Formats: sequence, structure tokens, C-alpha cells
Amino acid sequence: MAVTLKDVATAAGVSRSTASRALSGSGLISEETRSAVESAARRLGYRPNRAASALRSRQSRLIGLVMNNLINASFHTIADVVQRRASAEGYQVLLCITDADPDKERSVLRMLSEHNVDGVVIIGTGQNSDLRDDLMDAGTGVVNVIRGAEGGRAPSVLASDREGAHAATRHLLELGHTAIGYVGGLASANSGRERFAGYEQALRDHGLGVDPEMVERGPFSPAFGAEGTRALLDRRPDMTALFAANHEAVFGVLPTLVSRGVRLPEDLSLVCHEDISWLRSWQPSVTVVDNGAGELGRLCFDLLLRQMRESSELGQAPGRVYRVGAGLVERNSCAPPRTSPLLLPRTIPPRPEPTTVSPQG
Amino acid sequence: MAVTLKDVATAAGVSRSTASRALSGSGLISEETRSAVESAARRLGYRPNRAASALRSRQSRLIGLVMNNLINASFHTIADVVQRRASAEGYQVLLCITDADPDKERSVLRMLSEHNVDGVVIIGTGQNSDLRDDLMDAGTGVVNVIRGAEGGRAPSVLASDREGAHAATRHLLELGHTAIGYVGGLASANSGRERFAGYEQALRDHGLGVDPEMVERGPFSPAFGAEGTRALLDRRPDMTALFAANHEAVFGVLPTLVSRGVRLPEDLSLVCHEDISWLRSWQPSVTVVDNGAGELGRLCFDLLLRQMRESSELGQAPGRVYRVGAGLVERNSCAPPRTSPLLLPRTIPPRPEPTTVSPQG
DNA sequence: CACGTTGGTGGGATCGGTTGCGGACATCGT
DNA sequence: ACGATGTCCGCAACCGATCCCACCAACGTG
Repeated sequence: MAVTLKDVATAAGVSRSTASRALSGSGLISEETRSAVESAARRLGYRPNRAASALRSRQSRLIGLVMNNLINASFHTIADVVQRRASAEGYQVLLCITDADPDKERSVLRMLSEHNVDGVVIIGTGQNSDLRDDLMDAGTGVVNVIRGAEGGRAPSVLASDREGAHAATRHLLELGHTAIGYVGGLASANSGRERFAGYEQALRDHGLGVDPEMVERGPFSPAFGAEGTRALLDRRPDMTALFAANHEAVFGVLPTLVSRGVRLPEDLSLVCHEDISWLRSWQPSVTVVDNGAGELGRLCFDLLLRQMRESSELGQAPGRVYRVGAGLVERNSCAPPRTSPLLLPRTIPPRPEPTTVSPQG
Repeated sequence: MAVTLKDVATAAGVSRSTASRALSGSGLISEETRSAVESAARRLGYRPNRAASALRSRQSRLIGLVMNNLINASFHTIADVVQRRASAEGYQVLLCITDADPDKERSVLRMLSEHNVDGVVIIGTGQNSDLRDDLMDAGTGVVNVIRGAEGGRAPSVLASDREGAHAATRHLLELGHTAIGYVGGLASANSGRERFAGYEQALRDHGLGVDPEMVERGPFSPAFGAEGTRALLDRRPDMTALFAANHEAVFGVLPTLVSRGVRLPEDLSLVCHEDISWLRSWQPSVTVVDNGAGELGRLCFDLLLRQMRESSELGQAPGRVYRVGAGLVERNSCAPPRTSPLLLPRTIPPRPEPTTVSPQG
């Protein structure tokens, strides 16, 4: 049905092997036969059969991209970057979703190895490092991103959650804040643990300790962000700054602040972890910790590419860990602490009645 | 290196063909040999080579997912749904990004056909329907989603942009609003055109016309959302309701309203097109048009599956168009129009000085 | 002139499942 | 008893590109 390499070869008057060499650019080929083959291929509309190529050469030009979900902003930023880099290098991307379930991760990794992927980028569950090693033994490149897998030989590209949270908190401290609230994720998640540690460390470095009443930790959700913010405002009206440590919570934090009439930065200084686009267009624009999702994507694909090209034996060495630095993006949601107490809820005054209807007009 | 079907067959004491039939479940196989083969496969850790299978059977168990980008909320909702359905049916997803560039779309479709994909879901550029037809001729399933391709034989699954915008506008009209602002995308984009048409139609159905001063159309960006909102508030203080017709703009609209001190729904009623998660957790929660992204994803994958299973000849008939209805999700951002004029900017009153520092204590 | 060397090409095996065909054997109907 | 039908399995070809190896021509070189 489809036009095969054999057809191209016949049309160009050469053998299949020569045609193959001419098109793949490998091996010794005279300039004239190369162009003859190429023009024949073009003329016939030849499309190589990747399955056949993969079968024989054991190179599928496919890479697997395994992630917990596509909703998280950092995740789909990474997906976007990896996809682009991959296709620029002639690779296609197999997208897999695990919902952070180690069992799904196992079956996905199995599936990928059946498809003979040349490499895998994983935002993982932290488990199944045995399967990663199996893949590497089979010559497949493997790179963990965002979350490493303990004990495996695959390298990991991680964000600097602790450092980022530290920078955010330090920024607030340097502005003069000492009553700094924290709304963030539970310690059960890696990022939740690290970011809280950064917050804690910054306070300690400044000679302060963590006040448990200033901390709200819970599920990664807007609902919890709202709830935690309300709780903090109610419990500690002396709070002058707030660090929102995960972007799901931010969706709840910000509306709550608005509805309580809290003004940024006059009443409260706010720093959010993760640079989501609309925090830039917020009024005032919100100071954030940029965890470098784009750079994470670029770096992990580069590492993968290196593995795939060199197919170097990494021996039994444990996977190297790379850190992508986090940066504080200063915008307009932070200021020195207010000097007077915050009276809440502050409500917007009632609309003035139009003069024409005023009873005392 | 890897364990092949031949190894499994030898271990089970049968021929490769029998082993193949036993594992694939096709053909007549006695129960005992089947279980013998299966246990041998499990024992040896057999993993079928998809490339070999694809080569011979011409079924890759791969589908292509072609999209403009991954950032747009509807897009990655669709990506998420399609990926899940596909993997549940034993298909893997090749993710491709075109940036809405017809040339990139062409090369992506070529690439996919080289990979022998069994089907393709495309959020397309509206062009290259010739390539879609080529794919269908080769037995590949093709479904357009969100945006159809004119003149091709591939079916299209489209959102009801016009109907959704119509419902949103009608909702506001029925609440008694007549001064309804519109902030949305340019007519150069399909959705921008359709949604504006729905707005226009609803006004006409109500005996009203479009007041050009009530309309701001521009690029799909938060910046334009903010700018357009400011312009409307300044130009038409009599505006009592606002329809934000695309979700990129919403990121600018909402903060602008907040910073101007506009209260929802007392001062202004707001409806947004597209149900983004944080609009639900906003305070007050925002009434939205749900364009049914999840349902779009489900339907288009079902259609694709049907094409792939039946591999039916659709003849030369132009592709059928399916519409997924849009729904109005009523929440708390809408109310009957205020009766008095809106005085803006309304600023939050200055913080009261603490009594202890009051000079006139 | 005999003999390497280099550049270029063709033959044919090969990757690992799938599948059409036919053989072996059992069961059934008349 | 014998053909007919049906079940189960093996042989070998096959998908299409790649790649090892052999081969040939031309070109030095001693």
C-alpha cells in the first residue's frame, strides 16, 4: 500500500541498503546517489516506517513523559518545554499520567519499555526505582524531575523548594516583618516539607522561632487556602505578612484576603510560591518565588539527551542530583509592616444613596 | 537480550504462533496451553515488543494528540481526558504541540503517520484537511475538536461558544440588566467571533442592540482583560453587568474590579466564559459558562475509538459535526442591577489610627 | 605488476511478533 | 464405517528498515 524504501530504491536505481544509507545520512555515499535517492523519495512521497526502523535499530525516537497530572502549573510548564525540545531533536513524546499512584507508575513504566522508548522523564511518586534501573540497564535514558526516586541510579533534577521558601521568608523579615503567617501543604508531600523547612530556617536565622499559631498546613486545594487564611486572620490579627506556600492554596488565599478587605501591601505583605501567570497581572502584582519550572524542563531534557547519545554506562553510582535555583521575583505585594493593628473585617462602605432619592434631599 | 516470544514459547513447550495467539487472545486455544503460556510469560518477565507487533499487524496502539498549546485550560482538560480514556483502552498518547501554526501542524501530522498512529485527535488550525483525509485513507481515525477543519471528511466535535455566550447574556438580561459590558477576544479567532455573536444575538432577542461603547475586544491576555475593564468602567459608569468572554482576559478583569472597589454582585454582575477552577473558590464564587471541555474530550475519544474499531469507510461524505452543549453554572456573582449610579473609584477607607497614638486622645 | 587502501555499493540475514494455510486429531451425524 | 465438521496447533512467510559482510573499482606505492 504505502510506498516503502524498496520502491524508492528501485526508482533511484540503487539497492535498499544504499537507499537507507542515503536517507539516514550514515555511511559512505556519493553525492550523486544521495541526491538521486532523495529526489526519488520526495517524488514518491516516501514516509519511513518508524516501527520497522525501531524494530531493527532498537531506536524508537520516542521518549516517555510521566507525570502525576496535567493541571499543576509547574507540571504542564515542564511538559510543554520537554515536548518542544524533544520534537526539535526529532523525538516524539508519549504522555503518561499516573495520578501519583505508584501502581499506575509501575504499569506505565512497563508500557513504556514495551514501546522501546529511548528515554523517560518522570515526575514521579518517589518509588519504583527498581524499574527505573531496569530501564537504564536496557539502555534507556531516565531522568527524574521535581521529585527524585530514592536509591536509584537515575539522575534527578529538583527544584529548590527549601531555598525558595527561605528567600521568601527572609525577604519579609528584611522588610521588618516578624509576624509572618504560613499557609501551605502537609508534610506528607515533599514540597510541603521542604518549603516549611525553608520558612522555619529563615525564622531561625533571624533569631525567631516558628509560632504554631501562625501556621496553617493542609491539603493542596483552594478550599484549604481560603480556610487557612480565614483562620490566621481570625486568630492572629497581629499578622503583618503571609507566605502562601503552594499555588493551589493561593487560589483560595487571595480571594479571601480580598473579601476581608485586606489591602496589599498596606495591611499585609504577601509572597506566593510558584509564579503563576495571573499573579503577575494581579493588582497589585504579587511577589512570588519562581521555582524555575521552565529551566527544570530544559535541564532534564538536556540530561536525557546526553544519556541517550552517549548511552554511557553510569555503573552502579547513585543518580546525581541537580538543583535548579529558585528566585524571588519582587513585585508590589510587599512593604514594611504596618504600625497599627488591623481591624477586620473591614467592609466596604455602603453605596451612597443617590441624592435624588435621599429623604433629606 | 530481552526475553522474546520465542523464549516464552520454548519455555511453555509450544510454537511461537501458539504463544502469540495465547497471549493476544485471538484464535482457538485450549485453556491449558493458554495458562501454560501465560505463566511462562509471567515467569520470564516477558514484554512484547510493540515495534514488531506494529510492523506486522499495522496496529501501533498509539494515538496522536495534536494541540496548539498546553496552557489553555480547556486544552489541557481535553488532553487529560483523552489521555486517560486512551490508556484505559490500551492506547498510548503521542503529544504534539503546533502553536497554531499550520506548517508545524503539517509536519506533525506527517510525523504521526510515520509512527503509524491508529488515530489522531486534533485541536487544529483549521487547515490541512488534505492531510487529515490522507490519514483516513490510510485507515487512521481522525477527529477534530474545538476547531473543525473546513472541507475534510474527519468529524468535528465543537463547543457551543455562541450558545454559551447567549445563555450568559440572557441570564444577565433576565435579571434585569440592560447595560451589559463585553470584554473578549478578537474576531480573528473562532471563539472570539462566536461568543460575540451569542452576546449580540441575546441582546437582539431582547429587543436591544449592541452598544459599541459597551464592547472591548482585543488580544487573548490578562493585560487586555485589565485594560478593557478599566476602559469600560471609565467610559460607562452606568454599566451594571459584565460578560468576560475568554478566560485569559478574566485573569485581568477580576483583579481590576477588585482594585477599583467594585463589589460583586452588588455593584456589578459578572459572568465568565469557561469554568476555571479558581472561579469556583473566588469570593463570591463566579457564575460561569461551562463549555464542557471534559465532555468534549470524552466524546471525541469515543468517536475516534469507533472509527478505529470499525475502520469503516466513511466514503467521501464531509465530516459530521457534533456539538457539545454549553451550560450556565449559576453561582454568586450575579444579582439584579443596582438602582443607583456607581461612584468609582471607591477606595477602602484609611486605617483608623490606634487610639493610643491619637494626638487628640 | 602485484598488492594494499579507500570509497562506494549490493546481498541477505535479521529484528520479533503475526497470520494464512494446512495438518493432526477428536467428535458427530447418518 | 466414513465423510463432515470442528478444535487446536505448527510451519513458514511476512511486515520494512537496518547493518554486517563481501565485493568491486580506482588509485596509489614499492
